[in-house]
Parts: sequence; C-alpha cells; structure tokens
Amino acid sequence: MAKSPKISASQEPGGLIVHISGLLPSLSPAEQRVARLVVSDPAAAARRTITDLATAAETSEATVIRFCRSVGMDGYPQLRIRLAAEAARRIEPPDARVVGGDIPPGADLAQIIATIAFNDARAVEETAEQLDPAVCEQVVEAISGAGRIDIYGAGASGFVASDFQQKLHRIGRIAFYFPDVHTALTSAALLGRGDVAIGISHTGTTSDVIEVLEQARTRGAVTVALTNFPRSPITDVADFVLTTAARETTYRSGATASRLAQLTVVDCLFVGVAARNRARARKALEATAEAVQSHRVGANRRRA
Amino acid sequence: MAKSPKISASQEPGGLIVHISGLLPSLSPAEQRVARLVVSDPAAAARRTITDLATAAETSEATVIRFCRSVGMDGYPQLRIRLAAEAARRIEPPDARVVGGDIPPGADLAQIIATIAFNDARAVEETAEQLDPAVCEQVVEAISGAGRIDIYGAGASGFVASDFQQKLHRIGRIAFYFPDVHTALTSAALLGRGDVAIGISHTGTTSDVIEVLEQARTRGAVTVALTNFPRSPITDVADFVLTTAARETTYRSGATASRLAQLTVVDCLFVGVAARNRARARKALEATAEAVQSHRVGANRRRA
DNA sequence: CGCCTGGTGAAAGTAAGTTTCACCCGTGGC
DNA sequence: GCCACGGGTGAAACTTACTTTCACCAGGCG
Repeated sequence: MAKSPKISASQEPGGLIVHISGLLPSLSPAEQRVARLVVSDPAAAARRTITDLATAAETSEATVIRFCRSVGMDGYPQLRIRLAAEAARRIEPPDARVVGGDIPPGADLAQIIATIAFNDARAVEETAEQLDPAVCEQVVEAISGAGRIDIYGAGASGFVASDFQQKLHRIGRIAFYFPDVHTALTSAALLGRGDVAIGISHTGTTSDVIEVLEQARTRGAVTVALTNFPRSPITDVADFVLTTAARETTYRSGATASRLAQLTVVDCLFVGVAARNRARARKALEATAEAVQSHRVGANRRRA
Repeated sequence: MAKSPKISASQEPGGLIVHISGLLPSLSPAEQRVARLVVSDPAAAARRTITDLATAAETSEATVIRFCRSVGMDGYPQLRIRLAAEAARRIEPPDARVVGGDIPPGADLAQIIATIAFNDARAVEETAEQLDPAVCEQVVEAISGAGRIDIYGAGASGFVASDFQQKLHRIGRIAFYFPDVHTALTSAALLGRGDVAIGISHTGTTSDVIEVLEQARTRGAVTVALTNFPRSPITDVADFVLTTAARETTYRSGATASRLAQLTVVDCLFVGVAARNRARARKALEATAEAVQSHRVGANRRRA
C-alpha cells in the first residue's frame, strides 16, 4: 500500500541534495530535522551510522528510515552511498594549473608535484593525439622487416634510444644502440638496403645524430627521426618523421616531459612491432622475464 | 592491536583504487580476488552487501573484512562509501579504453596508440595523486644536504636511476649510478652518515638493489626506495618509501607506464632539490646547456 | 465524548558486518 | 620422514546496524 507519494527520486542523476531540499517542506517535522542535517553536510552524514544520525537529529532510527523512503531511497545504506557519491562529485577539480607553466618560486612541493604531473601527462596525451598512425605503420613495417636496426641518440635522448634498443632486443629483433658518435658512424656505414636507422633528438638539432642518420641514409637504410620539432634539421635526413608534443619551457622541469613523450612513441612502435608477431614476441618476453626471476626475492608479501 | 603494518591508506587523497591496485600483489590469493572485483568496478562493489561481494569473489565474508583492513579501512561500510565516492569522482572517459587492459589482437595502430597513451598518461597522473608531499619533502631535504648520493637500479629501472643521476649531477650535486652490482656494493660500503642511497625497483623485489640498499643502510646512509608496491621487500630496507601507481599488466606494453611513473617521481624530486637553491641550480643548468651548444646545428628553421 | 488519523519512538525482529576458532596446507627443522 | 610451526581460510558464533511492528499520543471531527 503506497502510503508515500513516491517521488521518483529512485535515480536522481545529478542532484540528490537538491532533490531533498526540494521536498523538505513536505516532510514531517522529525524528518525535516534529518533532512537538514543531510543537506548541510552530506559527506558527514554518509559517514554516520543510522543510530548516530538519528541521535544527532534528536529522533529515532525509525524516522530516519521513513525519511529515506520519503526521498525515494530503498533504505539507509542506499542513501549513504548516494550521499557519499554526491559529496565526492561536488569537490571541484583543482584545475588551475597552467599548461607548460613555470613553477612559482614560492611553490611548495605539493604544488610542484601537481604541476609537473599535469605537464607530463599532457605531453603524453598530446603526443599521442598528433602522432600519425599511417607513418607509424610504415615505420613498424620497416622495423619488422629490417635485417638490423640502429638507434642513435645523444644525452637525454640517449636513454630513450637505449630503452628502445632493449625493447626490440627483448622480442628478438636485432637492434643496436651506440652511446658514442664514432662507433655509431662506423655502424651506420655498414648498414644497407633493408636496414633501419632511427635518430632521436628532442631539438632536432643534435649534429652527431644528424650526421649518423645521414650516413645511414647514404648507405640505403630507411631512416626515421623522432623529434619535437617537425621542421628541424634532422627531418631533412629522415624518410619518416615522428614527432613528440612536449611544450617544454627550457630546462626547469628537467626536460622530463619530452623524455616521457619520446618513450610513449617508442612504446607505440614497440607494441606495433610486437603485435605483428604475437606468438614469437610473447615467447621471447616470457623467456626474458624468466631469466631475471632468480634475481627476485620471495613473494611480494607482508614484512616478516 | 596493531597487527597490520598500517599502510596509511586511512586517507588516500585521490586514489583508493590506485592504492588498492598497488597493494594487490601483497595480498593473499583470496583477498586478491576481492581486490580485483573492487578495482574492476568500484561502483558496483559499493552497491553490494558484504555477503554478496564475498560470494562473487568466491570466498567468505571474513576474507572481505580482512581485505578491508589490508587496504587500510576500518571495515566494510567504510570501504563501501569510499568506493562510492571514488567511483563518482571519476567522470568516466567517453572512450571505452580498458585501464591497464590488454590490447586486442585485431587492433590497428591507431587503437594501440590511443590505448598506450591513455594508460601512460593515467600512470603519471595517478602517481602524482598518491605521492606523499611530506615524504618527498624529507627526501628532498636529505638529498639537498647529502655529501654524496648513490642511485641503484637494475634493468629498466636502471635507466631511471641513470637519468636521476644525470639530473642531479647537472645541478651540481655529487651523485653516482652503478650499472653493476659489485661496483654498487663497493660504493655502498663507503657511504656514511649524511649520505643518501636511492634504490629503484618497480616490483620491489630485485634482490641486487635490495642488497645494496641494505648495505648502505648499515653504513648509516639515509635510504630511499622507489617502487610500485608499498609492501614489497625493498621497503623493509628503506627509511623513506616513494611509490608509483602504474597498473601494469605485466609485459604487454613494454612496461613503459611504470618507467614514466618513475621518471615523474624523479622529476619531482629533482625540481624540489633545484628549487632549494634556485640561483645555483640555474647557473649550473645554463652552464651545462651551453656546453653542448657546439653540438647543435643551425637554427631550428625551415629546411634549406 | 469517543473515534479516527498521522506522527512518533520503543521494542522486537532481521539482516549485515565482525570476531573467533579450528582446520588445512605448505615450510623448515630435526 | 616426521613433526612443529605459521599463515591462509571459511564456518560458526557473535555484535552491531538496519528494518519492521506496534502501541502510544496528540489533534481533529462527528
């Protein structure tokens, strides 16, 4: 027997609180006391037990339940979780970060962390957005069919080059990385048709890398450039150009955003190559994972 | 009372879910089943009763309670409302990317790129959210005042260690990185009070790194661990623990997300240290930037 | 005055959450 | 190979939270 008018609040999309305050006047005195508590601090109410809330509203648990039904809930637990959800939603996202912004001199560490993370995440996202899948596809194709892959990079980009080399190696592709220009040049001279040379340079102006890539191209290898600047010198010696999208304000954040963007691109290429031959790649990965197993200590459990 | 090591989750600022996935490997099998259910659909879990959830996880209510305690909650009701809040906060991204999900076999490169970028960006953001500024501050403090800083890391984490070393070096701090265990051990043995040793290990189980960190600690150095798993063995030998929040499904994405997360943390520490002495750091950075200038080719202009 | 009616809380009842405890199973010492 | 040990587990006992029932008390009305 529907004694209650059934206010249809069974699923209020965005405003349980609003809904409650709307029907506040139609509630009985005791229920109103409950309603006011709930509306004034939903988060706190969500944390309370029914007895607690009843006491705070100077009424009985029974009334609280009646209140729940009056506003369209099944019972107290449901009200509780809806309240928690509602309260959480209201907390404004702390969106005031400036993209690519510098870090203010007086900033505390929490601010620094937020700013860095925001910019880093941004760089990754934006890089992915502007990456041309068609070009990636061709690069993946070239790598997959390559007899040998040489990867060049200096300084910070050297880490990325090295990382890429290691990744490709792990799935059984023959890849090299040279930290030193002379060795790199020597290697490039030995490349030929069907081989691939990849040059990584954030600015696109690192002469060492350009030089080596040029050499590789002369020998008939497919050349790939990974840089942040689509019109930089390195693109002149590359058959394919992949770009990152880090808006780095010079050095302040340790140039990490550009590194992350580069790594993301490398990862995409890697997964693309691995996906070309799932079975083989997986097998290779498992084998390598197993190899380091003996260097891991017992389970990842509670301390003794 | 305090049987549990108290993982401080009592108030995770932005990421209960993240927190849980971090602890996942340190949980017992039955608890892991519960954790997986919760992580995969927090909103649904919040709606369930404890008995319901226990049944779904094919375990007993007792285990669910144990799980609640393991992740730092008081009991099931608290978990429930926190879950509801968490679920509400994340305005679901329009795309149906599976977080931490595998890449479907038939995926084209565009999909692969989107998925990878999404997960990578996510790892960075979530890592920042759960980073404890207070701990960072202490680590920054230690690094700033250190006579010498040793950084250890094996395999993939080695790149990060190396990157960190380079960064600190660039702002004039005396930092070392050792790719080889023996050298690292030797170095650790020479550390003393006032020095800092930093160990990086994604899984937190790399015995080489743990061993070296332990040695450093014995010698009186301040030890810092950077890992994805707050209860892994490496945390036993660290004075300060910093965690990343990459929910990597093993190898598929080349473990890049965890790398990015680590780099982000490193970057935060770096900027923190640099901020302590702006003038000096800036000067050092400018000097080093100038040093590589001669290896850059002409302006970043259009091709000739 | 007596009957109805809506609002209320006490108390009874049910379901949810929590604790206890015995069992199992793998580990490591003897 | 045996046995003690300790962690992981679920059944059952237990406690607390939630829900229902019901009797009571106003106030309104015939």
